[in-house]
Amino acid sequence: MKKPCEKHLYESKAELKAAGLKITSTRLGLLDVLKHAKKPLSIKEIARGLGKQGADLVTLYRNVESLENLGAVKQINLKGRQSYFELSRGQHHHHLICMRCGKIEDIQIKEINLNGAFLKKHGFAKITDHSMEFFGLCANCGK
Amino acid sequence: MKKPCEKHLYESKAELKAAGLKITSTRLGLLDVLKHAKKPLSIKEIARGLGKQGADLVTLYRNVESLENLGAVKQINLKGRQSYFELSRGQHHHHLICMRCGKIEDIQIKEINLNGAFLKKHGFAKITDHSMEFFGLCANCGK
DNA sequence: GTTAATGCAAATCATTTGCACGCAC
DNA sequence: GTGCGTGCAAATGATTTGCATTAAC
Repeated sequence: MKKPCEKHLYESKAELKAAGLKITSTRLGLLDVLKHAKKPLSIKEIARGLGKQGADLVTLYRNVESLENLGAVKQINLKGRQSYFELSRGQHHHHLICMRCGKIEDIQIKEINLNGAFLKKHGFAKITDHSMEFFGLCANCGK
Repeated sequence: MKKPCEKHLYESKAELKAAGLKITSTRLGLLDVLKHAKKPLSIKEIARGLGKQGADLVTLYRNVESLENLGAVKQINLKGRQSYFELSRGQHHHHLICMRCGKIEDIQIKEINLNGAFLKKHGFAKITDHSMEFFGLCANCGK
């Protein structure tokens, strides 16, 4: 059994209480699974990560939603139909996804600056979010 | 009734024949709808765009798939569950999406250069595609 | 005790598949 | 005539909703 990350759990409890969310084992478990993930996870992967603790997929959907509203979790749309989730702690980053094996790498990219004049030209007031993902072949699949 | 774009239809027929695809009215209509679209369209929007000509959604799904393999159409994953499609003619571009009204603007962005050393560091061999979308509020919704 | 969280069943939505028929070539 | 294209029904997969029960505070 993997050891829970105390620091993260503590932070989360504070965050959760502040937001009026209750501390449940499913919620803590979900946060812990994401905390230890090396890449964004689908709902099913999160469920698998919970192991014997288990949880209904519906409950996980509702949890990622409330945690996303709280700003603790970020939803990502890669190619394909399903969504992936990751903790929004840490630095902003993007992803490198292997189209063959599904490997996902986090990468840092200097922010692209869309200045006011640029936005105005396109009839937009402000940018609140963006996605930027790169699809290709990882070293292994590219051989 | 909007007039078909002869130039595009002509190019398409040549492309289609070259690829061994047959010239059907649904296929030509689909291309014409995308040709006149000011933003990427969902399958239902394409169907609506066909007007009285009409077509089964299944047929449209199969058509955008074969046209994507041909390289004539590009599939885009924005936020949300459904996919959007646009002609891949013209310059490579990205999108500005209003989170309130759904307005979509095409924008050009200087390519981000992920060089060989950068990819190697992350264990990737090559990039074959990427997505980069910006979400925010358009001038109207941002008031 | 009040309110949010959970599980289960069922609904919804986008997309895909199977199959028989029809049209393009 | 052959094979791709089409429509309709049905399957699939992800996500959402309704509702009664349970747990957190």
